[in-house]
Amino acid sequence: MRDTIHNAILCGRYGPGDRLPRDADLADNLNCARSTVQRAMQDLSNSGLVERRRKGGTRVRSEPVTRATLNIPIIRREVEQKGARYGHQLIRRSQALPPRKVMAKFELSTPHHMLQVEALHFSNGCPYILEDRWISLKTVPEAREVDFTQQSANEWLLLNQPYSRCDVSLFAISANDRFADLLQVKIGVALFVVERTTWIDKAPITTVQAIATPGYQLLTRC
Amino acid sequence: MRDTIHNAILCGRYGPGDRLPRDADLADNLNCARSTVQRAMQDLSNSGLVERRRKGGTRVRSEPVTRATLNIPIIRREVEQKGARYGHQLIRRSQALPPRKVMAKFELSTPHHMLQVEALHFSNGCPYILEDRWISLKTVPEAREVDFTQQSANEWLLLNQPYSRCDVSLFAISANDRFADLLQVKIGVALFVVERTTWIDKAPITTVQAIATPGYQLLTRC
DNA sequence: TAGTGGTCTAGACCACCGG
DNA sequence: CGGTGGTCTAGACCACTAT
Repeated sequence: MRDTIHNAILCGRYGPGDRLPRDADLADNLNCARSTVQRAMQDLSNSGLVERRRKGGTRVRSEPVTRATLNIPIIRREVEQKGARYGHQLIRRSQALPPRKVMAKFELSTPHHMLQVEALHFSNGCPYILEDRWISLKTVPEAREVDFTQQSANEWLLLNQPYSRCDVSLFAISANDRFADLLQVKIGVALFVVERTTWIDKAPITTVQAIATPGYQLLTRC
Repeated sequence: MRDTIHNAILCGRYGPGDRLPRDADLADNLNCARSTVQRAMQDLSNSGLVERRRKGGTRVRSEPVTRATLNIPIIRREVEQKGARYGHQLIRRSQALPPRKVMAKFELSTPHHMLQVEALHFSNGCPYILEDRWISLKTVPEAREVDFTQQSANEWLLLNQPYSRCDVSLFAISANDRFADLLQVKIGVALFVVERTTWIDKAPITTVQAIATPGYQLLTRC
């Protein structure tokens, strides 16, 4: 039934901006319950095809968007899944008040102590991803007791700390001296960067820059 | 109620791999209808926190994934939304059999004629994104009649051609001579690339490399 | 095959927001 | 204010799959 409704809309030749019938009418026409239409429309709304507003009704989006879903896995798993040998090395683990840049990412106004952790992930012994992370000790005091030499912060957090909000930013940068040195590439080489910040109920958990060596690709399918 | 359930699970201290009670039991404990639990769990499943299987029950994912939803808009809209002036220039429009690389992206074994379209998108007169695209004339014969000088292929396709599958790949490259020249940047500069391939029912529609000028960021929130 | 989630129904009430 | 979508209920039946 849900698929019937999806097809009815997709092939119904509604143009961008057109208003669809109200759920109740669609339910009548298609001979099904309103809650069924509601579910189907909710799906279409989630996938970005349609926009719904109380009283305003349901409209076909006039500005279609491509919604791609990224899977950002535990780095160790990612490496091992490719059949490579995973390694990881802690570069720094220190406690400090975060710089303004980190505060901004967390949308915080009053600073508190955080843990800064830098680490290198290896694939078959070669540098793979450089991770520069800040962890809020107010939200995750348990992190104080973990040394992150055996298990990476990436893995420990993903396995132990649920989150309710996550911002991601993707971009490219040229390798500076430090990145070039750590990742064993030439200065100026193009590097792919994933920046991720997570919260649990508005409380900041962690923000991380993951800088990948050349050749890294992030894939999705939808 | 749905939020109550979400919180109950998030704070319920279930570890990765743990099995949750069946929907029916949760409904009893939380004093609500099973369909309410079902909806809440469906959400958690969609967001990647939990895995559900008939007869197998609901488990907290042992390999948690960060699901980030990218919005890939029409480039003109993106530029205009920033308050900038949009421009666009067709660089090439030719018909040919696609190279192996393009065939591979489409997962095709037998070649057929396609349209190759290259174009530059401008923001306030400055190069913004370089687009290198192949369009299947078998699937989209209408493209033969469009010259893409007034409306970019990016916009024409998004507005006219629905798709049912979309692969996206994200990575960084260093500007070669040609990219540097077209985008007016120095050779070797880091460029952010979005590669997108779309199908309608297994029939290839288009594959495109969108190469962005330095400073470009792709953002998500979930 | 039995236990679990997936979908649907028919109805109710609520929350938002446009005219 | 009234019309629309958002959420919930209590129940039914179906579809998958682990045991």
